[in-house]
Amino acid sequence: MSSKQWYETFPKALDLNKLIFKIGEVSKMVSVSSRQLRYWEQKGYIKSNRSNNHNSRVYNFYNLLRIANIKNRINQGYTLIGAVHKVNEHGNNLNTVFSFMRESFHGIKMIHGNPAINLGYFDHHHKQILYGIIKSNQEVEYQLINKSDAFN
DNA sequence: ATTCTGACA
DNA sequence: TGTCAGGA
Repeated sequence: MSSKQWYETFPKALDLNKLIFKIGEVSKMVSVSSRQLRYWEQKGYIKSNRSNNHNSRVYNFYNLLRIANIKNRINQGYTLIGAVHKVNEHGNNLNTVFSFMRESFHGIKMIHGNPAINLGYFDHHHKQILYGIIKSNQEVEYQLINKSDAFN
C-alpha cells in the first residue's frame, strides 16, 4: 500500500523544465529550419541555452512555445518582425499552447516496465514515435521508437 | 550522426 | 533563407 502507483510518477513527466530539445528536434516539431532558428536568435527574437559539453543549442518548453507562436503568426501572414512584435505584445497565445499540447500528448504506455508518454510522430513519414520515458530514478529520458516496435 | 560558424554561383 | 564548406 505504501508503494506508489505507476501513474503517480506521471506529474514528473510534466516538469516542463525537463522538456529540452535539440535544434534539429525543434526544427522538425515546429517546421522552422535550423537556419531560421539560429538567425532568429542572432536577431534577438528567440533564445536558447547551450549544452555545456558540445556548445550546441538546446531549447526548453518555453522557448519552444515562443518559437511555435512566432511560426504560427508567420503562417497567418505576418512578417518575421511583425510576428515577433505580436508575440511580445500578447505573450503566448493559449490556442497555440493548447494545440501544441493536444498535438504533442498522445497517451501513456509502459515501456520496459517504465511509464512513457507518447509525444507523437517525430518524423514527417510517421515512422518514428517520440517517447518521454520516466525512469525509476524519476529522470525523464526521450527516446525515438520505430512505429513497428512501438506495439510490442 | 548532429551541430556550429561563416559565406554566397 | 537555403545550402555548402570545413571543423568539432
